[in-house]
Amino acid sequence: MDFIFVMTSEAAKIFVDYLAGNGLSMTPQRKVIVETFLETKGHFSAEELLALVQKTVPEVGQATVYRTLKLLVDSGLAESHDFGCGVALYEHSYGHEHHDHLVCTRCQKKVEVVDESIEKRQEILARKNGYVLTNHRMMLFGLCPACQKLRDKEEAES
Amino acid sequence: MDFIFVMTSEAAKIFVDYLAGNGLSMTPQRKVIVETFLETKGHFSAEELLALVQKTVPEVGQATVYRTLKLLVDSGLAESHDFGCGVALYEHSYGHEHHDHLVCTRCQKKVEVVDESIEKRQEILARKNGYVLTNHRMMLFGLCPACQKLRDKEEAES
DNA sequence: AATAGGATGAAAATGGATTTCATTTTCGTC
DNA sequence: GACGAAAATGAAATCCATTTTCATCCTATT
Ligand SMILES: [Zn+2]
Ligand SMILES: [Zn+2]
Ligand SMILES: [Zn+2]
Ligand SMILES: [Zn+2]
Repeated sequence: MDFIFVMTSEAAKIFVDYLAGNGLSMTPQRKVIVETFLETKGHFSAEELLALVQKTVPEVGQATVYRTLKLLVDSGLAESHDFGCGVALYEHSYGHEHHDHLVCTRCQKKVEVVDESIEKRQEILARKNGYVLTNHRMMLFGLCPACQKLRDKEEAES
Repeated sequence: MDFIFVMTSEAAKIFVDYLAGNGLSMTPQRKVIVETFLETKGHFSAEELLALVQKTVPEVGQATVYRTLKLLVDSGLAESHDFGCGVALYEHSYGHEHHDHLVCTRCQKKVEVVDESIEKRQEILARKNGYVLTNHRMMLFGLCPACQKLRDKEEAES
């Protein structure tokens, strides 16, 4: 493998700095994984990322993707979520404000949501119990508009 | 095994009704598992429940505990939570109002919390996006008072 | 180019949870 | 009370996402 290590985006720089700051080195595998990651949108699993990476460099191993995904999370570029579907899903966190998720229980469609007053109340709840809040997870589950229609149609038919 | 099927608590009745309503039968195993479950407090894993059950009836198998725990969840008596510790933890949900959790990231101490205004806002968030909210999960992570002290002490020492 | 510590991929291991399957139980029917 | 279909059980096997192992390869520094 013969790569030129040029990664110019802000996010890429953060990753490079993270590696340098932790005595880790940039490698062809890490480069292609991070580049591929940076091109993704939305929420995806490690397996999905692996498949994308292998379109470019088929010999990258899954263990390396898992390992690099961990580095991405630690460097603050990625965030991992458990939506209850059995696999961890990742998403960008650099340049993405904090948000929570509204998930359709039927088609898995996800909407990113934030409510400042909820965030404030969470702080208050924690403080009231003497805890120092470090982070939180909030996931709202329901039926998306499309799936509501589908369900209504199904009910009408039966 | 020779059991007398007397389960008098409200919760036990709900379970019995759930079984009847679904063409399932009460069995000695289900009985001891449910009784043991009803005696627990707080949050516990399937393995922990299995251990408790086996103190009374050693020959109960783990698969049966997993299976019965699922029935307990379906019947509305139990709730399962993923606190990120690698195993599902269960808790009573009959006679327990809905609540969310504030969890210490160091000692796992859990406080049950509710904030009506957060619950209302969640509804609004969902509706604003056209979703029909069915349920939600909210978990606040932080350091409990005791662990804050411990951490301060450690920092002073180093 | 020598070297030491990292990094990698294939394969094996892990571990919670689920499934399989041969054997029992349950429960309505005779 | 015995019968038989359907359900339930336990032990063991299996699943499956993720992690670990380990022999080999690469990177950065001299
Ligand atoms: Zn939030
Ligand atoms: Zn949907
Ligand atoms: Zn709530
Ligand atoms: Zn604590």
